Amino acid sequence: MSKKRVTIHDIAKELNVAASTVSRALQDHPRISLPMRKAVQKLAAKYDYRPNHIATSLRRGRGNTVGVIVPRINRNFFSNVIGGMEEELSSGEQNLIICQTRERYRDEVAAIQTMINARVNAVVMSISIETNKSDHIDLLLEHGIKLYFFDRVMEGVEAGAVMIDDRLGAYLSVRHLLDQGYRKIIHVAGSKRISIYDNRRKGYLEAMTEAGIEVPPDWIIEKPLVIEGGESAFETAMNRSEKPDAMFCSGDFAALGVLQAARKKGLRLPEDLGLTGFANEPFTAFVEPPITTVDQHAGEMGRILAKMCLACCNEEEPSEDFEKIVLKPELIVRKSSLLKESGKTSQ
Amino acid sequence: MSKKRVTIHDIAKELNVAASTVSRALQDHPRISLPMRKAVQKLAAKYDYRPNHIATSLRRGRGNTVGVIVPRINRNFFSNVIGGMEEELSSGEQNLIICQTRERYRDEVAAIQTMINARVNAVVMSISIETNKSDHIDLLLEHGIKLYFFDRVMEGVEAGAVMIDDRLGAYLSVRHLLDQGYRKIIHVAGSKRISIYDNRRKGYLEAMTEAGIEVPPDWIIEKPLVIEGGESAFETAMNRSEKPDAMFCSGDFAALGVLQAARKKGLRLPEDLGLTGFANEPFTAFVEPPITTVDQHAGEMGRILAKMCLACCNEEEPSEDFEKIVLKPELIVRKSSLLKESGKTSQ
DNA sequence: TTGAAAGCGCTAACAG
DNA sequence: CTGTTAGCGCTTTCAA
Repeated sequence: MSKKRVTIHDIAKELNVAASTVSRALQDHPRISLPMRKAVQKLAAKYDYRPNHIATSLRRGRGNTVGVIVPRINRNFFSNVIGGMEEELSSGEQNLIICQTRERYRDEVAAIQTMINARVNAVVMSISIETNKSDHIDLLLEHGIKLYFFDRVMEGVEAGAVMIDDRLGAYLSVRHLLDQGYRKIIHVAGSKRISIYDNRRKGYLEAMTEAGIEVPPDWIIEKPLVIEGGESAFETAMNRSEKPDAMFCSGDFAALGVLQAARKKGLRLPEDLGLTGFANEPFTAFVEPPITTVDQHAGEMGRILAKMCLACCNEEEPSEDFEKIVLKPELIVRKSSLLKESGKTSQ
Repeated sequence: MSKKRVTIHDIAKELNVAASTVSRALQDHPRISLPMRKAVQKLAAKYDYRPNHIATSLRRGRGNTVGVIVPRINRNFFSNVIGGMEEELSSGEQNLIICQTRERYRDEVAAIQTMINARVNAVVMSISIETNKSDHIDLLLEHGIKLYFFDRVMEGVEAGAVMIDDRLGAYLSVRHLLDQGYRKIIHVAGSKRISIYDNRRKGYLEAMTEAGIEVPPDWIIEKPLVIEGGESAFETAMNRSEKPDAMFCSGDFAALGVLQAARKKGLRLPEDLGLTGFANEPFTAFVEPPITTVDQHAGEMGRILAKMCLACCNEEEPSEDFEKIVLKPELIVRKSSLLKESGKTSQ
C-alpha cells in the first residue's frame, strides 16, 4: 500500500506540539500564533500532507460529497448538467458521485440507498419516467439529506428545484411557427404525467389560443419522445383528412423521427412542413435541414445546482426554504421552421 | 440533521451483546451462531440500520470509491464509458466519483489531487490532449492507487489499460473503402503524439500498402478533429491537382466537417467522395448521408474497467501486473461510403 | 496560545 | 462462539 501517508501526528511530533495544535494551525485558526501557524504549514507542505477527508467526515458526521441521480448519464442534456456541476463543485471541496436509474423506479430506489449510505450532503436528481410514488424520496429527506430536483421534478415533494420555463420554451417555439405563417400546428407531446411535458403542452395551447386558433384535441399526439414515436406521430398526423402544416415536438428525437418520416414521404422542410424540437441535442444542428429547437442551458443549470449544494453544505442549520429557480429557455431558430428570411438565425 | 442514525452500538445494547458481535453478525461471519446472526440481522432490518461507510473506510484505511478522470463528461464516448462503469460499480459496493480535465494539464493535476484526497481505490482515466508529462500520474501511483487508462493512454506509465484496437479499426475502414472501389484515399489524422491517432494512421497505411497503393506523404492531413478541422482538410485536399475519391477521418466531427464542406461544393456522397469517420457519434447515423464509422464499444469498455477496479479492490496485496485489454472495434457501414449494394448495412 | 482527552462508527487482534 | 480493547485520523470541548 505504498509509503505511509503523513498525518497531523507526524507533523505534531516533529514540531513537538500537540496534534490539535497542528489541526488548528492547518485551518488558520486565529487563536494559534502566527509563527506556529507558519511553521506547521511549511512542514505540511514539505511532507505533502493531505488531510484525510474520510476521518474529517467521520468526525464531523457529514461527508464531502454530493450525489447526482439521473436516468442516463449518456444523454446529452444530463451529461451537460453533470459537467456543469462538476466544474463548480471541484472548486468547492466537494466530490461528485453519480448514479443512473435507466428510467426504472427500482434503480431509482437503489440509487437513493446508495446516496444515503454514502452520507452525501445533498442529492440532485431528475426523476425517472417510471416513478410515480415518492416514499424513496421521503427516505432521503428523513435522513436529513438536502434534495434538489432539476428538469423532471416530483410534484408535492418538499425540495429545491432548478428548471427551465418549459411553458415559455414551448410558447416561444409555437409563436415562432405562427410568425412564420404556419397555422395547423400539431403538437407531438410527452406523457402528461411528467410536469415538463405538461408545461410544454400548456405553452403550446397558450400560443395557439392567443393567435385565435382553436386546437382540436387530436392535434395533440402523445407519444414516447424517441425517433419511432416521431415517425408514428407523423403517420397519425398525415392520415388525417386535414393535414398539418407544422409540427412542434416536445423532444428532439421525436422531431428527428418526424423529419425522417417526412423526407421519406417526399415532403420538403420547411416548405411543406415546419418542424421544431426541444432540448438542443447536438444532432439537431447537423441534420438536413437543421432543426429549430429550444436550448435548456444545461451547463448553467448544473452550475446553479452545484452552488445551491455548496451553500447548503456550508450553513449550519439546514434552512427550511425550498428554493426554486426557473431559467429562461432559448429558442434556437434553424432551417426546419424558417419560411421567411429573417436573418435572425443562430447556431 | 434529522433523527439520529442507528449504529451497531444501538443494536448491541438492545440485544445485550457486544458491538463487535453485531459487526460480525452483520457480515455473516461464520464464527457467530446462526440464531445470533439471525437476531442481529432482523433487528438491523427493523431499525433500517445502515453501516456507516465512512467509518468503515477510515478503519480499513481504504475508501469505497473509484474515480474517473475524463477530458469532458459531455462527450458521447466518455459518457458512455462512465455509464457502463456506473452500471457495473453500483452492483459492487463501490461509488463512482468523476472529474473533468477540459483537456487541460492543469485541471488534470487538480483532478488527481482530488482523487488522492478522496482516497479512491482506483482511478480510471483518459489523458487530456495537453498532457505530455507524467509526474502527476506518478504521484497517484506513489499513493498506492491503482490506475487504469482507457482510450488515450500515456505511454511509459505502469498501469492497466483498456483500449480498442485502433489500428484494426482504421484498417477495416480503409479496407472497406478499397473494397468499394475507392483508391485515392486521403487520411484526415489527429496528432501523432496521441497513440490512438498514431495507431489509426498505421492502420490506414497498412491497408493502403496491402492494396499496393503507395501513399504520398501529403495524403495524410493532420488537423484538430473537429468540424472546422474537417472543413479545412477538405479544402486542402481539393486544392490539390490530383483530387481524392475518398477520405478516412480519425474522428466523426472531422468527418462531419468534410461532409458539410463537400456538400457545399456540390459533391455527392458517396458517388463523388467516399467518407468514413471514427467513434460512432450518434449524429453520424442521422446526417445526410449517414456516415460510415467505427464503434468503440464504449459501454462495454466501461464495464470492463469497472470490473478491473472491483477486482483490484478486493485483492489483498496489489498485484503487480498491468493488465492490458484490447477490444475489437466494429465497422458500421453506412451510406457515405457505400457505392456497391452489398446488403450488409447496419445501423 | 496551546495541550489533553474524548470520541465519530466501525473492525480486528487477542482473549476467554 | 462472544467480549474486550485498541485505534483508524481528525476535530473539539475543556482545562491549563
